[in-house]
Parts: sequence; C-alpha cells; structure tokens
Amino acid sequence: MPELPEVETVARDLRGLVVGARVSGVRVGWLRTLRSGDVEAFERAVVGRTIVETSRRAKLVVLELDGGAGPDGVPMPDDGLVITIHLKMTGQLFVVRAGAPEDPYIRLVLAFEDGRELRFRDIRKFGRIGLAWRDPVSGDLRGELGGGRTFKGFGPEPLDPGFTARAFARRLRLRRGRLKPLLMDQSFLAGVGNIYADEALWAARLHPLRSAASLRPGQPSRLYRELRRILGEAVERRGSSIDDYTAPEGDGEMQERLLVYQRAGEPCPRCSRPLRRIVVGGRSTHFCSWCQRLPPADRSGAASILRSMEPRPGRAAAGPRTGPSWTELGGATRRAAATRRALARASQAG
DNA sequence: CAACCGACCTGTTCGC
DNA sequence: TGCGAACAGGTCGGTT
Repeated sequence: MPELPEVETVARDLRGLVVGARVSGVRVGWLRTLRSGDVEAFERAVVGRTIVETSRRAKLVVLELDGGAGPDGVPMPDDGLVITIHLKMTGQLFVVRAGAPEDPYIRLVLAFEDGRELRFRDIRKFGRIGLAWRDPVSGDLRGELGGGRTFKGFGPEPLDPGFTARAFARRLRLRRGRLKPLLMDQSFLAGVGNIYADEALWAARLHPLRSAASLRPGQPSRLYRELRRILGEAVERRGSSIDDYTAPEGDGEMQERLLVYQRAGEPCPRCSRPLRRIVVGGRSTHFCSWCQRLPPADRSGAASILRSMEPRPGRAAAGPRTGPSWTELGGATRRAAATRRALARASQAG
C-alpha cells in the first residue's frame, strides 16, 4: 500500500528518531526479509555505524550511514553505504526500547547502542531490507551488497523541483503503453502506485487504458500538474491510511481526500455518474467512464477489459461474481483497518 | 518494447 | 457455523 507520500512520511518520521543512533546489532526473524539473505555480511556491514540521515527514493526508505570506526577506533571514511527498506504492502517501522513486547510479525530488528530498536514489522513478508551505495557523483542509489540483485534504474522523482512538465512530456513521448501501467512503472516515474495513479488520471480526465502515444497537446502537462498536486497534498497529509499503512508518528489522513480509489459504484464527484472498476495489469483500477473517455483508436485492445466492468445493474440474481461490492464494504473495511493499525501500534508501544 | 502471468505471503471477507 | 475461494497489491522473472 505505501506509495510515495506514505514512504516519504515514514522517512521523515524516522529522521527525528534514528538520526544519530549507532547500530549495535541485528536480529533477523525472517531470512528472506534481507535482500541478500546473508545475515553475517549484513551485520558486518552495519554494526558500529551511525545513521546520519533518512530519506526516500521511489518507494524505498533509505537510512544513510557514516563510515563507522576501524579496529583502533579511528573513524573510517564515509563510503556512501545505505540501508534500503521496501515496505511493499504491509511493512511498518517502529522505534521502541529494547525489551518492549513484540508480536510474531517482526521480521528484522536493528538494535541501537542507546537501548532502543528499529523494528520492521511485516505481516505478509513481502518487504525487503538491503544494502546499497549512494553514488557520490549522481547522488542516486547504486548496486546491492551481498549478492543481491541490483536496483533497476528508477525514473525521476515526480516532486523533484528539477522535474518539469517538459521533461515529463518528453519522457511520455518515448513510451507507447497504456497510461495506468506506465505511471506505475518505477523506471518511468518513481514512487507512484495504484492509489495515486487512479487519482491523478481521474483528475486529469484521462482514461487508464489510454495509450501514451495518443495524448493530445495539453494533456501531458495536465497529467503532470494533477499528479504533482495530488502527491504534494498527500505528503502534506502524511499519506493515506488504508489497510496496514501506518507511520512511526501516526496515521495520515489523505484517504479522506481520495475521490475515486475504492469508490466503484459511488457517484463521480464531477459528473455524478457511477464510478467504475476494471482490472488493468492485475490491479484494481477506478475511474469514470464519462469523464475519462477512451479514444476510438484505443478501444479495440481495451474491449475485453471493459466488458468485465462493474458495477452491473441487476447482477444480484445470477451470474458469476465479478468482484467485491466496494460501495457497501468500503466503510467497514476502513474501520477494520484502523483497528488493525491501532493494535499494531499498541503492540509496539512498549 | 509491451502485455500478461505466476510467485511471493497472510489476513479478511465473501459465497455457499 | 464452517470452509474454501477470492482478494488486496509492489516487484521480479519468465513467456508470449
């Protein structure tokens, strides 16, 4: 669930909690949480080093480390080593005192010399923690220590002041795919996931199945503008608290401002026609088929997807289930999620 | 290059 | 009431 705004919030919250903390030990509860799978190598690399900054790149939380100390206690030069944390869907980070009670979902712990711990909690075990390097020239993340895969190149940061509408349009011109998967392609643009892709496309009045090549003048800059506006507001509001997302210093409130995500069947805030849900690239996609038109050229390839669209009037009596009824479940789901988050926080509070 | 699928995981919710 | 299927979705690797 965490996308750019949520990960940014976690990185910012952590800054005040872990900058200056020196790593004294590592505890691994689920081996595959470590990208390299090599606990000893990870320990050797990070124990004795101090976290000097926290940041975000794409959907990665980045903990920047100093050079640590050599055998004789002499400070070692900064080699740009960083710890990378990908929360994937259910990852959470907490800072607590050592010995605080913990539940069975703690997958990795960084112990600090001051008696506190950074705990990575992840119900579904998809999250990954690794080691990488900050390239002194480009400033971007490089490689992976310990035999893990290298990061594929991340695209530009949508909120980077240097990322202009012109640069976005230029990038768009190089691609031919559909807009929704394109926005979520981390090598095209960094940090956008399912929620904010849907919101931005609706705000820009562009159909998720629209091909990038079919955009008319003015549309790329509109998409650029809406995407930045929504991501910016979401960062201000500390992200959307949906399902398992929570930040070290508390939930966000952007979920109250989401206009189409998980709102299939509800009236479109712009035209009042019912919002639709389709599956694109295996992911739920929410849009308004009136406000977000598909040009004839894009229709043939999209026909099979659009045929499975819901909600369908009068499908209650018979026929296969085509998907959950978000309209009726949204509230209950969100309440359950809030309860889950509260429990998670309580179990980490110590 | 683009699209799609299965794998990775567990908890929740749904239909029967 | 219980049971199994569907679903949530970020990313990677493989195939078409």
